[in-house]
Amino acid sequence: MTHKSNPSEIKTYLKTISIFKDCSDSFLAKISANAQCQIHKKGKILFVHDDTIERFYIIKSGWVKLFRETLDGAQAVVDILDNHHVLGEIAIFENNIVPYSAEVVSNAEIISLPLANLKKEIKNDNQLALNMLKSMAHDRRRKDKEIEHRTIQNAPQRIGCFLLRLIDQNQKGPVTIHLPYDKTLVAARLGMQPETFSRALSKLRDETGIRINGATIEMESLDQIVRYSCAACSSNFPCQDLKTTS
Amino acid sequence: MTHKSNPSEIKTYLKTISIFKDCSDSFLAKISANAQCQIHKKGKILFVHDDTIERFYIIKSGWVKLFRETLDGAQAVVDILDNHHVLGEIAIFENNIVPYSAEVVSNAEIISLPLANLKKEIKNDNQLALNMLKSMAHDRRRKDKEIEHRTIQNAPQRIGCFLLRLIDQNQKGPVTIHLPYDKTLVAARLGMQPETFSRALSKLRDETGIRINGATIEMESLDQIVRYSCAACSSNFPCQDLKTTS
DNA sequence: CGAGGGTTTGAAGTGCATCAAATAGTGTGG
DNA sequence: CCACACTATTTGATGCACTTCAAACCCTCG
Repeated sequence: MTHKSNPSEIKTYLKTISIFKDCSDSFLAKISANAQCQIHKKGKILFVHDDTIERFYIIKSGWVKLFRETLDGAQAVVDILDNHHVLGEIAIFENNIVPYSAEVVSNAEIISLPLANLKKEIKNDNQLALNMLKSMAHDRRRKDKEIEHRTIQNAPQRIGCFLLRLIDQNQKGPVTIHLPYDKTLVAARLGMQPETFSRALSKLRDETGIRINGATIEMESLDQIVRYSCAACSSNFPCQDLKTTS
Repeated sequence: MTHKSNPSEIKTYLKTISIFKDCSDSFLAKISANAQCQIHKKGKILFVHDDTIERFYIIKSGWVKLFRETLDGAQAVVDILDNHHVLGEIAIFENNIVPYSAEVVSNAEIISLPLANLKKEIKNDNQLALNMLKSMAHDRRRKDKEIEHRTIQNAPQRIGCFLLRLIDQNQKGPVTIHLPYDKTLVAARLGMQPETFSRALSKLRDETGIRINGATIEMESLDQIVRYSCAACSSNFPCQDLKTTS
């Protein structure tokens, strides 16, 4: 389902992506000319791990799940990304082979760009290489955090931590949160079963006094959750989520 | 305990480090001149997370544990590195603040180099930036694998997988493995308790017929372990460990 | 030889997974 | 706009994996 792919419009959007910050205009023009923008429905598989791909992707809207799975169907969610995030670009270091599968988990607008352009340009454009390096470093750090959380935090604490990272942590007073995607998916993202998620969320409610209504969660203040979740984390609150973007 | 720090000798060693491959000679000369090589004893803390550091490190021999810990002492091992690995360099993207603590876990010879040199040079030397980018990408991929393993594999399987990644996976026939460091540390590296490690290793023995003698492990062939451990992994054997180096 | 850390073993508890089934919620076609 | 089909979520019952606490054992090194 190809959408209008106006190069200049795409170019404008690309400029908002961290890895393209301050990149040469000629490169942005070139890559935009080769860009496609498509609208994908929930469930669409963009690629499967160990595929050879020719294009990488940038999310303009919606959510995409990155994952791997074993022969007998066990699945590990590597990441869940939203707009401004880039995926598949890592393949330029692996002979165009992607190390994870990507599935659209809510209707999404996604730009695709040729890997070849990127692969070539990082050798010429030091700014681009530095941007990618910085983004990659940031991302590696996020993974470290993820491993730490799964090691130290229990299920209710991980949920609390996840909720805190959805919001601006400097605000005072009451906060309302909307879960960004299905509870089942949040569960997978946090490395637990849906049933465990449901029970753990109830436990978090009992421990912290938050109010839960479907995908909406209200809290009087962040204090309770911070006390409950951040105790089992090596970072100090406010910890900010480390986003790939920014 | 400062050791002889012969710049030209250090320079030769630096050339074997992946991020310095094909870097400008003048840069290598400069950074070598500012290098120090020290011998550290087991237990030495190189830095603590959230410290501001001025130097990054390269391991010449021995092992270094990267970790974070919470106020009440819970610890998460981020990585355990040996020679040719670089640590602390990530701080150049975070205002010289390191995101993890580093502890020498076996007597080690470690080179330290000024962060400032590196920070400045990646802007001039595209090759250096690309090397770091590639290494960082590789590393991020390793973390993804780590998360996957902790999600999908149980304790005995994780140990089997760990053992396989210690060796050349293409060899046939009997293999003897020496654990590279304390069992307690292997346990922490794999995200489990020492007691669990001990029991899980016994279970792995019962399931695969390997022979265990202290830190030495013998196996008739890899097949048994592969069948047992790799079933719970999305990668195909041989999977190769993804090293920071190489 | 003795001290101390690393390792193993035992017993008991806890947290999460699993299996099963009920319930709520959502989108579809009539 | 309603009824049905299908999916997401919750709840219950049970089992297993890993942790925790405690104690014994073993190995190494001064």
